[in-house]
Amino acid sequence: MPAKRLKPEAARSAPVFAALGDRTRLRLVARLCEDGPVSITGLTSGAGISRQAVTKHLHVLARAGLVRGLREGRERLYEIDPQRLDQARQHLQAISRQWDEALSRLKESLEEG
Amino acid sequence: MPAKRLKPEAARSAPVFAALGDRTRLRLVARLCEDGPVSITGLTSGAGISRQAVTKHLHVLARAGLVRGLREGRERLYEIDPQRLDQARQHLQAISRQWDEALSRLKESLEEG
DNA sequence: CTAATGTGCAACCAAAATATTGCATTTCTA
DNA sequence: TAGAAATGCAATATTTTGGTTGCACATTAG
Repeated sequence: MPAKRLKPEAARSAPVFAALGDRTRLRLVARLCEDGPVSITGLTSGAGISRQAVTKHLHVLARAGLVRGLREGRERLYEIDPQRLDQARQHLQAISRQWDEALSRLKESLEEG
Repeated sequence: MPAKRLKPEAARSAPVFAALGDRTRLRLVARLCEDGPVSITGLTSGAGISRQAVTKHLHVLARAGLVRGLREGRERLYEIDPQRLDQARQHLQAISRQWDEALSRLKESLEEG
């Protein structure tokens, strides 16, 4: 039973990992996970960068499918969209599993040889 | 029971996600998972980019702690170092869990209110 | 020994990412 | 209604990233 190819999957997951590959964005995600929907201004406080920079990071996260922004009066509230996050997690899990299988095969062949 | 802060963890995981956030590097990781230790030239074949570009990608992965390279004669063999991969997976899992908890709390407060 | 093979290092380049500032627009509040 | 608050859009500057090429060096094969 040959290992399943995961190259097409990889191509889809790369943008998600890229979106998570920035400490500011990772903190934004963490904050949204903890506090639920937060406005841009709210997310800016304590971020150490300008509101515009935060907005751009939120756009990156949104394009990766990790968050979504909803207009509420004069402010825009951002919240987590957990689906892609879960996909990425599953992808990492698949890689880990594949690595474990490869290791097992190596072990077997060593025992046989 | 307050949710654990995951901001320091986030800072450590960001470089790992950044390293995984490129389709070429993700394919390299996949290949190393499948085929075990492979030389730079071996990894270059079929990558569609120059050997030097592949080398740079491998350096990025190595600095993130995801792979390591061992000199073997005149070639350098790269292999997966699964620890960081697993850490990253656990971090994603923690984020997911935290999000689930936040959702539960929201649900409760809605039922109470 | 000579030539081919596999790397490493450095310079260089174009494109993308990160962040800033300034200004316009919409919405709430006193 | 006037002003404050929250956001959106655009231009710009700086740094990082992904890629190339050329050359030097080490190692293996004939």
